[in-house]
Amino acid sequence: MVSEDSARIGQSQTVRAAMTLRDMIIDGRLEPEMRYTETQLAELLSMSRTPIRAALQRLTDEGLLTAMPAGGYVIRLLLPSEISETIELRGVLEGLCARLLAERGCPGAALDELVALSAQIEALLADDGFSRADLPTYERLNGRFHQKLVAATESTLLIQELARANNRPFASASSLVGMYENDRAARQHLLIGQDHHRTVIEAIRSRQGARAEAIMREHARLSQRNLMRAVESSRSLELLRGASLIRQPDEETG
Amino acid sequence: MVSEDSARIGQSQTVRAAMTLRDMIIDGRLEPEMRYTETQLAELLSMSRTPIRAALQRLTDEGLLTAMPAGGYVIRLLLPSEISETIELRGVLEGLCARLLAERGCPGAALDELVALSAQIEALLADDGFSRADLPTYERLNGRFHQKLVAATESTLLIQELARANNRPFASASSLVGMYENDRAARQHLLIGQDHHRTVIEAIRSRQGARAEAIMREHARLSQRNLMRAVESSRSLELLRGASLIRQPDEETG
DNA sequence: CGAGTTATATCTGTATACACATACAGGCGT
DNA sequence: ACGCCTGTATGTGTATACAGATATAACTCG
Repeated sequence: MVSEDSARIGQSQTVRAAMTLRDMIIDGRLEPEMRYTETQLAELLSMSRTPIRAALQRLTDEGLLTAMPAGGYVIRLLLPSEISETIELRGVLEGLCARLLAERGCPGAALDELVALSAQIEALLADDGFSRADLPTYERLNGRFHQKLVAATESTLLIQELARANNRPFASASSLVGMYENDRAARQHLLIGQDHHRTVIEAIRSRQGARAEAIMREHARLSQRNLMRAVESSRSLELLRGASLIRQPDEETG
Repeated sequence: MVSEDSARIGQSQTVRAAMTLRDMIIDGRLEPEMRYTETQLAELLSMSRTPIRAALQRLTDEGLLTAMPAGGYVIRLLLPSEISETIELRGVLEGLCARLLAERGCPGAALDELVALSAQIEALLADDGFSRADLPTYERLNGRFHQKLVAATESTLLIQELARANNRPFASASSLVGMYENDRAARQHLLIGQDHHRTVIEAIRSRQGARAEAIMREHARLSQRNLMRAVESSRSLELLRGASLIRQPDEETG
């Protein structure tokens, strides 16, 4: 049951446990509705309970697990409405970042980097040969854009809170890329997102705080729409990492 | 909701450690700028490193401590600007709650409770005999109002995130009560806050999402103003719990 | 006298041991 | 037959032991 540990070497057991368990949960390799004890998981990952315990605490914090009162943990299934809220939360936080940057002024160097990333994304999408094969590149650039936007605030608080929010399943901007049914739909969607990137830079530069905030919120809602569409179509759902964590509202649960 | 030492008995060592350390840090019984090791703190609290370790992890999460790369923890001093951001974050999150309640509709029972709490606060402030002696009562009612507003969303995510945000020093609505220089100033301030309570209920009831959100944000900024005034007056600062955690911007730190 | 090196004292990360709480099952009494 | 009680097994919370890493300080050599 040892997974691709390649990216996990050199880290502490605790970090490795958290990463491995998170992946196992999101990939559906651990069953929802089932109760897992520290002891079980320690044996499963071949390490002692100490790092497992720390990892479980962390994953509970991230909302992936629920601690049972009698002991043990259960994988938390999310209603589509809960996922919406998660993405809404990210939008609100990124909106706060954008507004603060506009109101306080954004350091020139950071703004330049945002412009550069935006230009790279634009170039990628402008290419007529754009296809789903380019999605990983897009995902990387998009992720860096979002990260840079937050980092530009130079606020430890916001950087920390957004990192936490992004760890939640389906929250991060990158987690929803890759589930487009065809190249044209993908490009069309991403072009709209890129317009948000361009306009939020413009808003920040012009000190339009409310506008910058509104744009980042709407940007998150683009992800939201995208995801909700996927939830309703089992075909797209198969492409979505973490789909096993979604609980359909009508599903009866004990 | 017992917040005295009495709440500390019967709990696990881990919880006790977290509570005790948090209090010691906020009350200035542990020196900022000084490096504390797990071992030291374990001996200080007469328990083993295991629960201390978990507590330190938690307090680091709350932004009270910084983990040193070489090991050990240092109490994090906050610039006034960082405290502002903390309160702004709370305002943004509570604003999100209020907006969602307005947009989705707020359960009638919850709305009734908010109205009841608001009325109680109103009655307290309307009394001509109002004085600083009534502040603890106000603090209790105010805290319950805010908590109820969040709980009314029935969103695990928002409840969890706001609980975390409120744990940060100076963030919670209650942490800033009690530092008024005289009865009249206190009452005047609290009356404005109470107007926010009244109007946000009105906005939620009328499904005015943007208004509800704006009111809660402005409500948080009332705390912000209050705090900033205190930071500039050493007299009020003495009344502020956690004042030792504030770092003056001009202060040189080695 | 200064810089590099080594020895030492800590400290963290992890494993393990143990006690107490809790759930479950089987037996006993009614 | 059903319900209660008790014994057992399992799990968590905590303490402790231990190994590897790291800073510090002293010492040696140039």
